[in-house]
Amino acid sequence: MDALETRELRYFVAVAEELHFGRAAARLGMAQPPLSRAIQQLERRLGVRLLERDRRGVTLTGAGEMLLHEGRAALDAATAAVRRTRRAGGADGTGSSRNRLVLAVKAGSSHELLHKLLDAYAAEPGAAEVEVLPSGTCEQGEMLRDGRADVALMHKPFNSLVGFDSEELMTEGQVAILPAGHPLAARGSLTVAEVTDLPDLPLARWARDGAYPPGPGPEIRDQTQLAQLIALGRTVAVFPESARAWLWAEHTAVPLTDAPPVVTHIAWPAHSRSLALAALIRTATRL
Amino acid sequence: MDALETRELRYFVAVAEELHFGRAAARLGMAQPPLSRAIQQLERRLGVRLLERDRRGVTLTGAGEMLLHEGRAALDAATAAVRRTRRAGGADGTGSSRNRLVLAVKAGSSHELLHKLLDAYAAEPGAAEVEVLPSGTCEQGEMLRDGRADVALMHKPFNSLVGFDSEELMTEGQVAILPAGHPLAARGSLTVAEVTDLPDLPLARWARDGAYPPGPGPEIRDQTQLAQLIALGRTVAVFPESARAWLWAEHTAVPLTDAPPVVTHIAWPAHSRSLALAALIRTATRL
DNA sequence: GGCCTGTGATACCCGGGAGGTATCACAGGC
DNA sequence: GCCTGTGATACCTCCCGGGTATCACAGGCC
Repeated sequence: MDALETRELRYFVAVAEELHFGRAAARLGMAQPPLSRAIQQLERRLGVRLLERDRRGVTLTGAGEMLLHEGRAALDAATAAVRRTRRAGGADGTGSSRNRLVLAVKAGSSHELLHKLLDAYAAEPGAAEVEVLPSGTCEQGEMLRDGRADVALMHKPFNSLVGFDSEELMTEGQVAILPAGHPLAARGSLTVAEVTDLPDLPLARWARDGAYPPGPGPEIRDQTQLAQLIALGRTVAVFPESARAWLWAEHTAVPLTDAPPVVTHIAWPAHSRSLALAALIRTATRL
Repeated sequence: MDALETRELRYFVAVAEELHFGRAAARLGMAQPPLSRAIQQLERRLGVRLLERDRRGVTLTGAGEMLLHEGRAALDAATAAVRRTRRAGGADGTGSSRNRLVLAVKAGSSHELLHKLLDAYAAEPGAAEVEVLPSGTCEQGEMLRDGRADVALMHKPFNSLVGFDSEELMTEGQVAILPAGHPLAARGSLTVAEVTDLPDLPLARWARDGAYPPGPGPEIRDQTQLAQLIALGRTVAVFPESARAWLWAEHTAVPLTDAPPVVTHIAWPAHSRSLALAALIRTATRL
């Protein structure tokens, strides 16, 4: 009736993402015929057509789109269950500690707040061990969803807080980071418009979901790359004020008057019921 | 490695809830030995002890508690995927309509707001068909989680909005509903303390999660029962103001000055991405 | 037209594992 | 002592998940 094993979900999601049975089968490490059969069985059991097989490839039906979305969420929930259970049992390879929290933090974001938080929490009686997990750009939500992390520091408006509970920790303005010798570096403040359309300094572009937004600027993958390009006078970037902490001598940070403020939140899966997590959140909100 | 089929989750949740292999097996419609074996395999694969088998029954370890929580969430997500996919494909038994929303509403709550909402939405161009699903007391969250509903009207502080996105629709005070002849019925307003400790009129008790809170008052299961008992002068109840709509001639509603206000929200699973749902929410917030 | 290519579907086979039955091992209660 | 009720073990059966070989068909070539 309403079974639906995660195996079937994995299969369907693979096919729906590849829109190609052969490639999906390869990705799953299996042969194509059993995959075709599994999807057919799934459609029969749901009583719904999920894929439109045109002889030239495959397309999703409306129901297929729905199952792709909901199925991903269900798969994330299942892998999260595994990860968190292993962690709760101390079987994550390290072998011992029973009480541990994994905190996802965007690599390279403000160390000051993080330090204060970790120190304050460590001073609490009975504090759990906190593992800091560096995450890629805007990857924290995914990590919370699939259980790689228990709690995260997220930055509005860059991260979406949809589906999580959160508390505000800090608000800061944004600054333009320019080469020290650039004419605008002498200014006391700038506007967003002034730094986006510089003919000599195209704005750096960060990858979002693996793809780069279009534009003339260089494609950036990590902060060191970016820092170097700015120092070389090849690009300019916009960051929250706390980025001043990692600036080089060749950089100058100039406040932007009209950039949206960046709000740092501590966020966690809404259904969490962990005492250690609650204590960490309490500590964080008191900072 | 990180598989974990929903079958295994169902098995574990059954055992964890029953704390008894035999009963869990009966509930699952299978024999006890394969269930024992499945749980052992699960523990081996996770590398974690989930249950402490004392010869007199079974208890959960910390990891077991975690898996119970997270596993329930994952199972809900999986059944929600099935339900929503069937609905999107029009295979929910009715057979045809492709675009449908299920709105969970606490049985007997304000019809006025609901009517306005449904009428306004039906007038929208391209509105989906809205099925109104009456839900038990405080059951709406569960229905959103397991996919029986797509959207719900929920009432703070009775319903927990944890894990959902929501918009406020309406705030109202609460009233005490008394037998018309009661001395307090003549008063213009009352306090909570005045109606909770009436020696002649014990406060009615509603079931929460199938269990009744302790107290002297009668145990109530539905609103008609309650209305009758109030009319007979046997009990008193506290309701949002909109309950006036279903009062009988033998009832009197008196405002409570210090009861917390009740806020009606429209709530939906945070990850929803349905156009029909978005339109309904937009309509609701414009009311 | 004949042929090759690439798609998903079908036919058939095999082995692992999910599930059943029978039984054991052990702790309490009378 | 025995009986009861617990979960674990042993062993068997058979289903079904997965593999290989092949088909059916649509297009693109020359």
